[in-house]
Amino acid sequence: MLVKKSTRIRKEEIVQAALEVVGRKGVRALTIAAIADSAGMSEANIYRHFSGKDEIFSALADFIGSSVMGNAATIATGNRTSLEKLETIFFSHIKIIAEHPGVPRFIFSEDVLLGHPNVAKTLTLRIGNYIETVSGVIAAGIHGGEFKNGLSPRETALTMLGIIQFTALRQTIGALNCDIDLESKKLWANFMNLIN
Amino acid sequence: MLVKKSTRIRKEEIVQAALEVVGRKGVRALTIAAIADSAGMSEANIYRHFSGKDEIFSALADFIGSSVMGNAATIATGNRTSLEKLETIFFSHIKIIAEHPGVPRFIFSEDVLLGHPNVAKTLTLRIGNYIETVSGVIAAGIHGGEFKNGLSPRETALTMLGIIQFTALRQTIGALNCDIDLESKKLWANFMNLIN
DNA sequence: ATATGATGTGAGCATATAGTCACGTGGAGA
DNA sequence: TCTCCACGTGACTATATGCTCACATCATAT
Repeated sequence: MLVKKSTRIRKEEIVQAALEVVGRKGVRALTIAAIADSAGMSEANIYRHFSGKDEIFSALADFIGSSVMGNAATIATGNRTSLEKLETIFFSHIKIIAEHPGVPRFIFSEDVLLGHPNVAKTLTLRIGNYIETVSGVIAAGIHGGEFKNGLSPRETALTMLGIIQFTALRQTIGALNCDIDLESKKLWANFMNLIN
Repeated sequence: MLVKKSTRIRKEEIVQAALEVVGRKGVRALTIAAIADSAGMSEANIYRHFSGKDEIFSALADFIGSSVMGNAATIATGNRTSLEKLETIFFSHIKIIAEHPGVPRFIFSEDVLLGHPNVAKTLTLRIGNYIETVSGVIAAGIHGGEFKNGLSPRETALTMLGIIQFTALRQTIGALNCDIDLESKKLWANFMNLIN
C-alpha cells in the first residue's frame, strides 16, 4: 500500500500524472486508469481526492493557465524593448511546448473544448488575454518605431501565435524534420524579417 | 427498411455522414452509432460496407486529402501572379474551413494522429506537400520581385499556414468574435503588409 | 495507549462502444 | 416468373471506462 499523504499533495501528484499522460498518449488516453497508473496509485484513490474526471480537467486547466500562460503577461510588463519582449514570449512558449507536449495538446484538445464546456470557457478566456497581451506589445513596438508602420497589432499577434501553434501541431504529429529548437529559431528570424 | 443501394454509393454516404458528425460534435463523438444515425441506417449496415472504424477513418482522410488539399497544387500550377495564387489558396482554405468544420477538426484531431497511425501518415505526407507547394509559390514571388527580399520561403509558408490553422482553431472553440470571413480578410490584409 | 478520522484499495456496477451473426428482403439477371 | 446474392437489421458479445462501496490501514490528537 501507498504511503499516506495529504489531499493537497495527492492532488498535485494527480494533476502532474495527468499532464504526463496527455503528453505521452494524448487527451483521448487520459483515463482514470491511466492517471492512476502514471501516479502509481489505485483508481479508487483518485476519487478520494477528486470528485471525478471533470474536476481533474479543471485542475489541469488551472495549472496550465496559471503556471504557463500567465507567464506572457509578466514578460509584457517588463521594461525591455518590444522586440525583446516578443522574443522572450515566443521562445518561452516554444520551450514549454518542447518540455511539456501535454500543454498544447490539452489546450487545443477536442475532448476539452467540446466535452468540458466549463474548462473550455476558462481556456478560451486565457487565450483571449494572451492575444491581447501580445497585441499590446506589438502596438507599443509599432508606436515606438521598432516595427514597421501600417501593421495591425492584433492580426500580427495572431500571426505570431499561429506560428507557435502550428509548430506545436507539427511537433505533435512528428512532422518536424529537425528539432524544435532549430525550427523555432528559423521561424523567429523570418518573423523578425516580416515585421521590420 | 432502407432502400437498397450499391456499396459504392453507401460508402460515399457513410463518409459524408462521418464528416458531418465530426463537424457537429467532433472526432471524439465519431462513433459507429453516431455515423449510423447521421446516415439514417443501422449500425450493422455500416459494417457491411466498411470492415471497421479504421477503414472509415482512412476513407475520410482520402476524401479530405483529394478533394480539399489537392486544391492548392492545382492553383499553384496556374499562370497568375504569385500573390494572386497565394490569395486564392488562402481564401479557398478558409472557405473550406467555414463550410466544413469537420475538415480541420479531423486533420488535426488527436484521435486520428495518435490513434490511427496509418491515417496520420497519409495526412502528414499531404501536409508536407501542401507546405512545399506554398513555399514554391512564395519563392517564385520573391524571385519575381513581388515579395520583399530576404524572406525565407519555407518559414513564410509555415507562417501563412499557421495563420489559417490558428483561425480554424479559433473557429472551432468559438473564439472568433466576428465572422470568419471578416476575420480572414483582416488577417490576409495584414499578411500582405508583412510580406511586402 | 487508544480512538478517530483521513487515506488507500480490490471488487464490482452501469454504461458506452466496436464488432459479430443469424436471419430477412428485394432487385437484377436467368 | 423465379432464383440468388448482395444489401439491410435486431439482437447479441466482449471490452473499456467512469464511478461506488465496503473494508483495510495509518497518522495523530487526546
